[in-house]
Amino acid sequence: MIKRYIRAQIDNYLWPTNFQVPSENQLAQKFAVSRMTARRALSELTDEGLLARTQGRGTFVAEPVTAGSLLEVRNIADEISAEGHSYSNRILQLAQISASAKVSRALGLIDGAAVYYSVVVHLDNALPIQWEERYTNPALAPKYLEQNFSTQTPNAYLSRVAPLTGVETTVEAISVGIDLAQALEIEPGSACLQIWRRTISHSDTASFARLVHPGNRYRLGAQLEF
Amino acid sequence: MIKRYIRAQIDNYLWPTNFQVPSENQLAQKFAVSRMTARRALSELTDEGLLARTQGRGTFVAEPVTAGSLLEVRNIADEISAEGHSYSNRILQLAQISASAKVSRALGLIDGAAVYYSVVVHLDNALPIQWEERYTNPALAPKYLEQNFSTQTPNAYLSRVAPLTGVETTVEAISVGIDLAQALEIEPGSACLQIWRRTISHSDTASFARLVHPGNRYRLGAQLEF
DNA sequence: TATACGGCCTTGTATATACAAGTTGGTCAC
DNA sequence: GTGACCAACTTGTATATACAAGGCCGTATA
Repeated sequence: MIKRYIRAQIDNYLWPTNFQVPSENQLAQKFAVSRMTARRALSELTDEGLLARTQGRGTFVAEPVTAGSLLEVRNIADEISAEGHSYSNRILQLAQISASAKVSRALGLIDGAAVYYSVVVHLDNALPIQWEERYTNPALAPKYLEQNFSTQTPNAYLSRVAPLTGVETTVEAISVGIDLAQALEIEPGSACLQIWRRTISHSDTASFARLVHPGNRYRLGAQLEF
Repeated sequence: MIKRYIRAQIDNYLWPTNFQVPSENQLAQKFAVSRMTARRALSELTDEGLLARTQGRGTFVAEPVTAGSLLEVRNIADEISAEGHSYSNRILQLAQISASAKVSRALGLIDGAAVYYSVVVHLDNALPIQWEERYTNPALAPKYLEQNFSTQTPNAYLSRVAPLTGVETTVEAISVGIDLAQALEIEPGSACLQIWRRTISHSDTASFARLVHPGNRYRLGAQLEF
């Protein structure tokens, strides 16, 4: 409830960037809940990157992430539409399977828990542009997705998954600048670099890093598997 | 305290995979804290992927992530040492700067907050293999790092950052399998694919996905910037 | 004018308590 | 034997309360 309220205020531009959000006590009183409940709502929105808080000062609306940001989970359907192209998709597979160790760990489930597994190809002007394999926690799955899995009639696969939040690191091929090329001892503009963006959250430390690899010198050990 | 205890039990193989961790009430009694405090410790370890919990059943030790996993935050120094190579690094820059919008958002700080900024090149047998730009929340910085920034004598840059946890998505160049190549309409073994691994956490949904792009058809809009 | 202090606000942390929701396993009646 | 039911556990959620820690600002004092 509180989260939806705050989201609406921000989405409707009523609370601009750096706007000071009502304090925990004020929100608690306004919504007739305890301060700890209001606090948890603010904390979750902070974890999502919507708010930022400082002890002693208050809670503020965080800087919005611009399109193409590497922290934002990108919605390919929106991006394709935004460029004026036609978006479509092909559902290759829908199944309810028991999660492997890595998947269950990623979703916070115990090993072997039942999860939704889907394989979808996204098309940009009828040209395949993205292959998506997704494992979804059934307890947290959107309703339309649940219907798809129960009826096995995947007519309406939606790429959009509500307000998308999460942490994502990405890769891109860039032309190398001088300083970076010197540091890595490579020819400017030659190598295909791997760039990772990483957010570490831990009770003992928190950092946000960018890592660049010369593609020909570094290779992940894992092959195409989760 | 509780977290350290559980970590130790798991690290020393006293609690194997799928071992049922003591319940919240038992931990609270053992450490003479309230149940909510014990619960918070368990929740944080669950968020880190160390534990998995199910309502009504209990809390269990999660499947360990193998080396090279794409969810584990990789420590390049360990990987180089593990291969028998010599690891070293060059510190190019150490500074305390005010965070940009994206950085502050990633770290949960307000815009313009002071953060540590470091640029380090990691070397494998004296050959540069990784360029690292890192923004660190000062309030959560390790002590050795804090000393580096205060004294400006960066003699001991440690690549290791305590037990590394976090979410990371990675990229790799792979040879394309038949089914994936058919789906994307590309020649097997030809294209350099971009592979993203993504964990979405949100109060309304949670999923773990793998996304594969043909490198020549998809390009991130953002250039080399945070 | 400049500084120090204190009051008042904020977020951060911990506690005790209560009940809801889900799983497990035993007991009892049939 | 089999099914229904219940008690005893687990985690999930919410509340009220208390105090610590840090920022802000006005006031008193030198």
